[in-house]
Amino acid sequence: MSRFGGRVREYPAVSIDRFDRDNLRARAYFLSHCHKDHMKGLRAPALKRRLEGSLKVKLYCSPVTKELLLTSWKYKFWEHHIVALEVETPTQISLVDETSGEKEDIEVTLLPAGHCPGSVMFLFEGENGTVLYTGDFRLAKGEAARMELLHSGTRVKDIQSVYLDTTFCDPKFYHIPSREECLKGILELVRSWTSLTRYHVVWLNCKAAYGYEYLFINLSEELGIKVHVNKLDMFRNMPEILYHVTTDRRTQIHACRHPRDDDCFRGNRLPCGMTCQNGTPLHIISIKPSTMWFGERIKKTNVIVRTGESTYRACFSFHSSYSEIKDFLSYICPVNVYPNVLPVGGTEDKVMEILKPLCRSYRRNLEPRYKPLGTLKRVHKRDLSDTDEDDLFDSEFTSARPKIPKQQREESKPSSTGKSENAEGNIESTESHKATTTYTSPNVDFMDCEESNDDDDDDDEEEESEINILQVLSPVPGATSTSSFSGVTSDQQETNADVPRWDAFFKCNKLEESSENEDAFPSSADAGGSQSLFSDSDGVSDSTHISSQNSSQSTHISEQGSQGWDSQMDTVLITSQERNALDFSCFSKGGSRAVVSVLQETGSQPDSSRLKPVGPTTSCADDVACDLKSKDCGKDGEAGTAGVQDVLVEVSNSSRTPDLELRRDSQSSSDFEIPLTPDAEVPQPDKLRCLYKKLAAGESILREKKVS
DNA sequence: GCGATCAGGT
DNA sequence: CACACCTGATCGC
Repeated sequence: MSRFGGRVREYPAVSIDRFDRDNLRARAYFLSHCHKDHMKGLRAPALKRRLEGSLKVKLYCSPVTKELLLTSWKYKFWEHHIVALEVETPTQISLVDETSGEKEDIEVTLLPAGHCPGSVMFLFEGENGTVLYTGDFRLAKGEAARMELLHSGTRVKDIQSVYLDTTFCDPKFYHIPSREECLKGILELVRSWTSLTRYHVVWLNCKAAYGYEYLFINLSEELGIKVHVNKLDMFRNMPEILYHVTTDRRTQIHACRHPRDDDCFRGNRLPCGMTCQNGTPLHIISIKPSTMWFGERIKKTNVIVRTGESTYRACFSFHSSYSEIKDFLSYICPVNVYPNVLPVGGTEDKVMEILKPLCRSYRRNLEPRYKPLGTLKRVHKRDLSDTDEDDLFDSEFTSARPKIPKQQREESKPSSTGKSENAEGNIESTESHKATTTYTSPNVDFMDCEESNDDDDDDDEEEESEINILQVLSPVPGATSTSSFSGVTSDQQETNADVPRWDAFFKCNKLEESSENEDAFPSSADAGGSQSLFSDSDGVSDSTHISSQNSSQSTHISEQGSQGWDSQMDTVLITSQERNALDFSCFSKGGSRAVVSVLQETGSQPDSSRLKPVGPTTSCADDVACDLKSKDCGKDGEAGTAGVQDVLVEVSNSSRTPDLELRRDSQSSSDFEIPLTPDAEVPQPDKLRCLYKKLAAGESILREKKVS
């Protein structure tokens, strides 16, 4: 929760995301997004009175935020005081003190924040320097680098202060699976269930808050099933959303809510009251979006966890992970940083300890660290501007950082993050991560990687010491940031290079996803891919892995064969768990553009596509589905449920408890991966030779690892 | 009666 | 473990 007081020290005449107390005197207001904890005081009588007595006081926000805000009658009184600013359009604003007539000009730019519909960051530029207020944000690694307006020319702007969303600024949140990975996990789960019969429905147990819309949109587009919601009038002017939600309860995906919706669900009733259709009882599963995080060294992305007979948790995060925050901040490299949020167990000091090293005002104090990786050192370009001599990190970090698209950033970025992260961050985070492990792992909902951490030292080392190399040589998992680095699929990256704008955001999302998906979907754009994944898992795996494998496959395997180390992990998982279930040829690569179109077509496909039998390995599910259709309803329920459990979640070995599953996963991902991997991919001699050559050149440890 | 705050819940 | 929100109790105006 934001504990930001509303004002930045550089421009105290404006108030952002807080509207009470001192903020009542602000000359201008800014709202980053429509979540209640950022709207404190926004409808208070005191502020209302202030508005009534003023012609000048305005509230600035994105068009979408304006729309959402004014949908609620409680905020209608703002109507004539809101100014919607287009995203990524610098705008001059005069801050006038109405009593003294004093005036100050400021330029503000809204940057997409990826947190919820309409969410933005505010970039203020004026006499007192450039200030970035992030609001709440979720940006993948490298996204800051793709924001044109954070740059001036080819360099990052000189930013004085960043007011930062530090919700997950704690090493224990090191990695949160990317939006795309999470989405795919959910998609496959929903697909596998809803394709059994039309009476198999999914309830998305979402909080009452904006931010799930892109999930609805993507599910609807992919599956051709609209999402039932309680209300949709706030989207009346947002066709991209509106089209995918419905108030018609006769749909297979629900995100409706009810004050006691958990009770409803327990009574096999949807929050909207539906229990059956055409006299046939519904078979309902619930999926609760939850934040799941992973330790720094394990990128295993088990994005779905089964928590009960028919309940699941799915990974979903509105906020950037620890590593994403650090990536973001180290790219911006402001003079100062101020946390907007205290992470739960954390203190301001602890957060600052993490953030300080990424800021200029503190970096000058750091000693250059010995780095065994020579290439990473050559960053020390002479900077052009503001830093002094001995400030060697400063310079490179701040000014010598080329803007990302197309250019090669390996010198600035990997080293900048690498140095501080490797030096301090990782070590410290390792420690605290361990500390948190004990309480995390017993918990059903969150995965922990400790066990494998402890065991597989080589992996640890690998990732820990070579995180820079990893970034240079291969795509970072779940991030679109690959575009930041030279030598990696720059082509396809350019398709991803768009900065996420809100209106484009959800679409973009999809595009990005598809380009990442290219491996996953081309030949199995219909239910086939997932179905075959789910079925036949001869008792080894659950849907969780399936989804994540699926996503990791698509996410990490790139044309260049430069898949990251983590995809390896996932590959291993698949191999060990579902070898015979999977036909990986269906993941073979395709051009990203092709995939985009496939996905788009899929989106518009009628229901029949998802009810169709989908291939040999799906026979189980299909049989179930067919059986269900032909049998009487009473039996249907049983058969359907049982069948799908087999298909989806057959966890076998009685290890139905999620945390047991987790443990086993960790094991399979660590202890046993080496033996298993060759099964999936036997290194070809010439490939090996090539790899060795690269190794000799000092650059390809990662690949070597990957292949081994 | 309203709002602010807190506790408790999802 | 979280978030963002809701409800209900309590207090103050």
